[in-house]
Amino acid sequence: MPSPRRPHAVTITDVAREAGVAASTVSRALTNPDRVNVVTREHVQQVAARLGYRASPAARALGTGRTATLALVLPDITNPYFSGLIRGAERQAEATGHILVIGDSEENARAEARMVERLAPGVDGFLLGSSRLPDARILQFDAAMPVVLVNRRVPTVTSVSPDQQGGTRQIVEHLVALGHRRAIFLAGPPESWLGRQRWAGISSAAKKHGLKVRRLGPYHPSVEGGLLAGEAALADGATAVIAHNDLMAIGALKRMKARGVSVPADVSIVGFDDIFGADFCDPPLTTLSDRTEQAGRSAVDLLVALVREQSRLDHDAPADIVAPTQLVVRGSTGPAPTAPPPDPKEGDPS
Amino acid sequence: MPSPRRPHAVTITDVAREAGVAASTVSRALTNPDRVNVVTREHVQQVAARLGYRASPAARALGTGRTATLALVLPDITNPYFSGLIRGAERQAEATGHILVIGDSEENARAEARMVERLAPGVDGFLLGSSRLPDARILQFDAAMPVVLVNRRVPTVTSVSPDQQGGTRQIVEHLVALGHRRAIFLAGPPESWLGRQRWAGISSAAKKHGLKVRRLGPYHPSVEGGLLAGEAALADGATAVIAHNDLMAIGALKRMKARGVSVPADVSIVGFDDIFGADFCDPPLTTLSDRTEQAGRSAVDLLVALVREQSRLDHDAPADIVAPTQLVVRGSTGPAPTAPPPDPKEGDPS
DNA sequence: TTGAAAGCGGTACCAA
DNA sequence: TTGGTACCGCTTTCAA
Repeated sequence: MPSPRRPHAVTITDVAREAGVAASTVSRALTNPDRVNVVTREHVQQVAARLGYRASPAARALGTGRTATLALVLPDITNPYFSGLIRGAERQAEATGHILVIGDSEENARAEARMVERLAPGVDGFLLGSSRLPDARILQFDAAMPVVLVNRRVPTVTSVSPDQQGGTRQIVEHLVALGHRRAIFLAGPPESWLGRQRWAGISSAAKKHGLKVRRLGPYHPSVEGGLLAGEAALADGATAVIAHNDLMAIGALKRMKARGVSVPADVSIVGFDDIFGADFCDPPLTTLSDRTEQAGRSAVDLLVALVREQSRLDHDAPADIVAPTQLVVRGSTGPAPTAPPPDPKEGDPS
Repeated sequence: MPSPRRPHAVTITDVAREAGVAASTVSRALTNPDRVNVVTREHVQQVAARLGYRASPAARALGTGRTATLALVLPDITNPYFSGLIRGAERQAEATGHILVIGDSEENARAEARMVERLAPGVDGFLLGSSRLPDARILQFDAAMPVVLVNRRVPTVTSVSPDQQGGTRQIVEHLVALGHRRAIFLAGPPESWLGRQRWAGISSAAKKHGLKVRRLGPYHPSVEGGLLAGEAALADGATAVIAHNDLMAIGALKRMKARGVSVPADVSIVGFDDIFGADFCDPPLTTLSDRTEQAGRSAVDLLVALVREQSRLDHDAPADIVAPTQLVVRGSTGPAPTAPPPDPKEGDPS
């Protein structure tokens, strides 16, 4: 009667027996090829290949303390903005011989912390994308294990983030050049560092250019949140709306359309992220673009370096990559109307 | 001089010492609580909690042969169609105490097979989404380990797939009701089982309703592929276009617009999947919708059951869930024009 | 350059 | 109900 245990297919011992050498020699031949005689090495490698030997990651991890696994935790896996990040991270993880596990925190700091703690024993390090955690918690995690932040900066923690200062300046200058004098910023979650950067950058650039900007929110950073936010923006009467992200911008756009407000004739709308769909919504969205796939790759490289450093003892100064951003001007922004936008029509806001 | 090895934080032995019991008792108290005296159990659990004990997944996996990890392999992580699947799978994996690792095969059967082989030693089973592998290879994998297919059916292999027969019938009836007599099907990759089902369903329903359908392709199942496909469709002169998926449908839509062909006045377009963006492109897309998040959840449940069965010895008959689909009618379909569509304008097809 | 043996942190069996 | 112990598969000393 067979045991319920699923045995690891071909073990190092099988290879050793078949090759007529000790298990330790097989181990060396496969992972430290230069510490083994050429003839032995090739013989062992051949036997291993013939038997279809695959090392057991669990056994290796138990021995070395390394799992060759990286975790990527995000607030919302389904936000298309993160697709590029996921793909970039996955590709680079594969390229560096790592496995990528993924976690969704559902925009929730508690859930994010739980996720990190749950995953921690099984991974070598964390990629925290758009983390909703407070700085203190991040510093705590960073002290305990390798962490790379994406879309967030915390002093002393390695990170990759898009240049929001330059980006928001581009947005403000674009709107000012079109003659806008008053704008609305539709805020996302207060826990969003990127959101806070965006508001700070916009406020400061706006002051410099004499643009008045009011902030509304917070709203959920989704199309649904944008629907609500769009309603509020209409009530305010500004001629330009800057949304926390494209999801919200698209929601606002929908609401404007439902209300009979013309974009960009009556109101201009700007988003952030240049997500899938931003170029084919109606009108196409003017938005601040960044290279998320590249960010994912860089972040993995940094994380892998951190994991390596951890085992040596020379720690480099933490890296902070600030990636360039670019304003993509499309149809949702236009010259400011000379008269204030019309009152929204009565009717079901769907 | 400290060793380069990162030691597992708090081990079962630490807890045992602190609690004044044997390691095996700690193990039981934590994983088989009913096989331990209430007092001992609670004492141990308390000590474990106080010390912040977390079991080492590697050690557990080595002992039990179970990793509590599931793999999800997809042809294209960035296709928004898969977002729901990823989220559903991730949530249900978490709910059942599993970790989800993710792999992208980039629409490539070889890469998919490599990915499965690479991941296999570290996971308990596979979720293969829209697999591009030949049946034989899938059967081979299925014989070696627990596998659940999503968006694919292969005899004897457990699967979850959307009802394409009913779905394609809905599409054809919709077009026929609008007066269309000739349609084009823009095919995706020949490796796509879903694509083959779609073509089969459409052909058969079309025959029944006297609709003539020609198939063009294959095309890459992306917006870029749709751009090309749209061009070819224009040359054909049919009044309705059914695209392999929404990505292609959106590409075709873009091309029509660039060519000055009006949708749906001149040509109607139908897609599959109802992805993010299908409701706000211009015009919004008529498309066949399925519940991907639910599919992800069901698939994980089935996989977890398979993993459990594997260690018992009673294998149930493989389950085949066929999930309902629903045609969402939006602005991209309309009455067939009485005259054939105008010749496309000359000009740069961008 | 190679082999033998001692862990790594759990689980599970066998006795007590 | 508990403790002792033999693994699980691989890496890594330490000797030979």
